[in-house]
This record gives sequence, C-alpha cells and structure tokens, in this order.
Amino acid sequence: MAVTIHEVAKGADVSVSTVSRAFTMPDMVNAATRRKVLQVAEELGYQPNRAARGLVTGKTGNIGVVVPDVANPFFSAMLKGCTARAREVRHVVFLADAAEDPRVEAEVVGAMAKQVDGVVLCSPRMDPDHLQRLVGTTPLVLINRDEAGLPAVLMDSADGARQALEHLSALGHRRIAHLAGPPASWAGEERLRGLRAAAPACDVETIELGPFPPTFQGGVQAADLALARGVTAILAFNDLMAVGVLNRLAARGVAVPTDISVVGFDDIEMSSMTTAPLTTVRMPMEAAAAPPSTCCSTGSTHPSSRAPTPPTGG
Amino acid sequence: MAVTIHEVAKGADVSVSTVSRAFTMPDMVNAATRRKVLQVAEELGYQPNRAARGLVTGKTGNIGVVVPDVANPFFSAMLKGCTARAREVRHVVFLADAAEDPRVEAEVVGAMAKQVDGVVLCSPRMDPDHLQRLVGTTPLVLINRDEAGLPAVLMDSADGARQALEHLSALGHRRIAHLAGPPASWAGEERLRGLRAAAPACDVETIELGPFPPTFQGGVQAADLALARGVTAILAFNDLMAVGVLNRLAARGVAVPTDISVVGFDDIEMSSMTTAPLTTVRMPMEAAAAPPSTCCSTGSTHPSSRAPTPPTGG
DNA sequence: ATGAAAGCGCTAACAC
DNA sequence: GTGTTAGCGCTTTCAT
Repeated sequence: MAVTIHEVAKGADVSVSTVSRAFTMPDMVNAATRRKVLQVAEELGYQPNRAARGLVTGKTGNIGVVVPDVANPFFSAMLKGCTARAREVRHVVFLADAAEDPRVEAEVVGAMAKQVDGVVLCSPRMDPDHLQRLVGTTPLVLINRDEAGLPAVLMDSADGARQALEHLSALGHRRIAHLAGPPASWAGEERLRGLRAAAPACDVETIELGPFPPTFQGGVQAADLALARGVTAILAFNDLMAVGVLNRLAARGVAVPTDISVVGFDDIEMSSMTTAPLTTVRMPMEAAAAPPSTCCSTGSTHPSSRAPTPPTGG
Repeated sequence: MAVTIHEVAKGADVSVSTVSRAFTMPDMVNAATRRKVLQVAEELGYQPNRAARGLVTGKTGNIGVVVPDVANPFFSAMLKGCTARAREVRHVVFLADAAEDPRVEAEVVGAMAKQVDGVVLCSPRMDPDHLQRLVGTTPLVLINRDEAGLPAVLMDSADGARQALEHLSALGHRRIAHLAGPPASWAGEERLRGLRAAAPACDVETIELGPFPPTFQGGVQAADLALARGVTAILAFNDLMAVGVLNRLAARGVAVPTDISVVGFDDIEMSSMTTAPLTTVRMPMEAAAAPPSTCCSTGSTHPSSRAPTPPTGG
C-alpha cells in the first residue's frame, strides 16, 4: 500500500489534521509548518487518497460519461471535450460505452452512481421510465435529449434539418430522401420534426426512409433504397451514414453532386476527408463541454453549416 | 446521501456483516437469510459503495486507461476494447486523454494511481525516465511500447512493415516512400526498423520522410513531399495519414492505384470507407484487450493484411 | 495554529 | 451461520 497521511504527519512531526489542512485549507496553517509538510509529502511521494476523502466529504471528484459508442467519431469528440473540461476542474472521468444498448446504459449509470458526483449521458437511448428511475440516484445531465425537468445540453437538431432542407430547396431539389437513424434517438426525432415543418414552405417532397443503423454500413444499405425512390438529394442521419451513402453511390456509378447531393449531420472530422463533396450540418460538440460562460449549457446550441466545405448542391 | 449497508441490515433485521457477506460471499450465509437481505437491498435500491469497499480491500475495481487522443479511431477502438473487457470483469474504466502531450501523460497516471488497480498506457510517448518513475506507483501495462521489464501488449509493427514492403515489391515497386509519425512512437520506430531490414532483400529503395503529425492533415502535407520524390508507392504511418494522402493525391489528379499505391497501418474502420483503394496492415486492436486465453497478452500480436480490401498495388 | 477523536461505508478477523 | 469490533485513509468538529 502506498504512503498515507500518517507517514507524512510523522515525517513532518505534526498531527494528521495539520497535514490534511495543509492540503485542503492551506491558509489555516502556519506558513512554516505548511512548507515543511508539503516538502515531506513531496519527498515521500504522498498523494491524498481521493476515495477516502470522498468517503467523508461526500464529493468523489469523479464524473461519469456514458456514450452509445466510443468508436463513433461524434461521441469520441464529445468524450474528448468532457475529459478536457474535467481535467480543468480537477476531476477524472469514468467512461462507459453502452454499446448502443439501452439496458446497458441504465445498468452502467446505476453502477457508477455511488462513485461519481454526477453523470453525463450522451444521447441516451433508454426509455423515459428508466431515465426517471435514475434521477435521484445521482445528478444527471443529458446531451441531445430533452426530458421533463432534466438538465440538458441540446443542439438544435430541428433547425439543423430546416437549414439543410432550405439549402437543398434553394438549389432546386424537389424530392429529397431522409435517412433515419436509431428510433430512440431524440436528435433524430427532432430532425424529422424540423423537416416536416419546413417541407411545405420549401416546396419539397420528403421521402422518409429508415430506421438504419447510424453507421457506415447503414449508409451503404440506405443508399440503394434512396436511389430506388428517385430522389435528387439525400439527408443522412449523421456523417458516418453519409459517408456510407457516398461510398455506395460511387460504387454504383452515381456522380455526387452532379446526380445526387448528399448532406450529413455532425461535421465530424471525417467528413472533410471524403473525395466526393459532402455537405454537413455542424454540431458544436466541443463547445457543449465548455463552462456556462462560454456556452449556454442549459439552453440549446445552434448548428451551422460547416465552413470548409461550402454547399455544393446537385 | 444514498442508502448504506446499515439501513439494509436494519431492514432485513440482521447485522451489517451478514449483508456484506450476502453480497461478497453469498454461500456463506443461510439461503433464506440471503434471500431476505437481497430483497430488502433491492427494495431500498442499495448498491455497495465501491470506494468504501476499496478502502478496506485494497482493490478499487477501477482500471485506468490513458490514450494520446481519444478522437483517433485507432485509440477509440482500443478504448472500446478496454471498456468492454473491463465490464466483463466488473471493473470500470478511468479514462484520460493525454492530448498527445508526454507531460500530461505522466501527470494523469500519477493522479490516477491511488484510485485504480492498474493502468493501461496506450502508445505512451513519455520518455523512459518518466515511465520508470511511474512504476511502483501502480501496476502498469503498456500497449505498443517495449520498455525494460514492463508488461506490454505489443503488435509486431516491424513485421507489418516487412509485409507491406514485400507486397509492394512483388507488385513491382522499386521506389517507396515511408511517412513517419511522431518521433516518440515506438511502433513508428519498429516499422522503420522492419523497413530497413527488409528493403535490401526486396530490392527496393525507401525514401524516409517525416516526421509528420499522425493525422489527416499530416497525410495531406506528406503527400506533396512524397510526390516530389518520384515514388510509386507510399507507406503511411497510420490510416489517418493514409486517407490524407489519398485525398491530396486525388486533389492533384494523381490516380490511385494506377499512378501511386498507398498503404496504411491499423485498419481502422475508416479505411474501408475511402473511394480510392487503400491497402492497410491490420493491427489486432480488439484482440489486444482480450484475456490471455484468447490472445498472448504478454507476447506480441501479429499484423495481417486486411481481408475486405485485398491488396491492389499500383 | 494545532491536536485528539469521531466517524464516512465497508470488509475481515474473531468470537459465539 | 451470524454478530461484534477494529480499522482502511481521510476530513472535520471540538478542544486547547
């Protein structure tokens, strides 16, 4: 076992409470004493045991982050923001990958509850009941999901969809496919809502396809269906799917954007790596992890078209 | 504060130790008693406080994972493997993103040390001295780095490079560029070693370029240099760079694989998403997280060409 | 300004 | 098979 507060106390010839104070309330101990304590601690390589501390203070210094899939660039970007911000406030993050499974989601939150000061649920897919049951267990904040009375960081997905639709409409598209993602996705529903609301005014007919897995493969699969419906533009659930669509279109000899336009969501880094032009609705993922002064964390953040890839239309 | 073992004990009308036993050594308590305890616990929503437990057992049930960059698909794949495996053994993972900074790496390991049973260091870039200083702080296992006496999961990068070179050579390439990644990358050095060793026998001239950032942008940048050197094939440090190369080549009107062949490393999912054919040396990332019975965790794991994209050569 | 002592929630001897 | 008790490493009254 590592060096404890007692050994430091002994080494510095003071009581444990003095050592404790030297760390947690430095200016309540004599400057000379403090210096000595800190020095001894340094020499011994002492680091307070945060678990023990948490036991008495009730604050663990840990925050939990649950994502549906770490390997999804959208979520790994979020995760990166979370870890960075956590470090700033001297916290450490407990990560759980829910493997896109609502049950696992609920389970891991339960398991984490006791050892974190709160958990960030990224795009949780679990049903409202389970969600409510978790409240009270530990402070919760949702990302991209709006649930009665729960604090959330929301990105305005409906407006993103509207923007995309208006953009395509302005370019002359009249028949546009929408590729849905997971049924339980709040963002997905929001997009659909935005789409339906905006369609009449834009004078476009939307073909609603899906649901599909929010993956490259999902896009490949969806592309064929969209093609069969004779659309001139495709709105994919996210960039991963959009890239899949792009790939399948290329394989089938369909030119982008000449024959068909493709629009994604999220603006993951990958979307700037495609050969064919991919327009994407940028979601402010890193900003979502920033402190309130920088970003309205209880309100919603607004999507925008990405700068580097100007809309190309079909 | 949440429900403790005492309240369960009171509710089930037994002592705390019985409750404790009911959870940790179920068959040392009378079946009827146990059933009652578990039932009461369930009703009260009791979950043992793992921090408190760890305080006495000395085992935290946490494992730390440090990666240079969560947003790098190679590492998020590893991370996914780690979290999955951790869950199997009822552990939770503490994640730290070192932001490609060796100092941060050392720092976070220090901070984690006390609250984990061990830490997994993915491709650590810190120098040997710092690394050695960390030993003894907490059990360490390195991924893709070989350091005196430290347990490690190694992928045979040198052999991967050899395979790639032989493959290209067999296709007739005689002048091949190698794009180096971060100078502190063990895997990078291994590849270079493998390359140099294999070059003479393969009758190829290798042009060593770099170092470049292990990113898409790094690849874009490197592509121009490689082009200027008149090579017919390019070996990139990883798939991210390879995709950058592909992109730049397309922009400059260079046909792949007609004019130039591109080979990457890692076989991240993205590499199957490119339009131009990208050959990649698959690294067994998920397997690296598996238990010893499945994978020789103290030895090395061997790379192989990826099945889905058979080598296409230039 | 500093020390002694009482726990935080839990497990592990040690009794019975 | 079950209860009692002594800590794990730390913070925090309460004295001094």
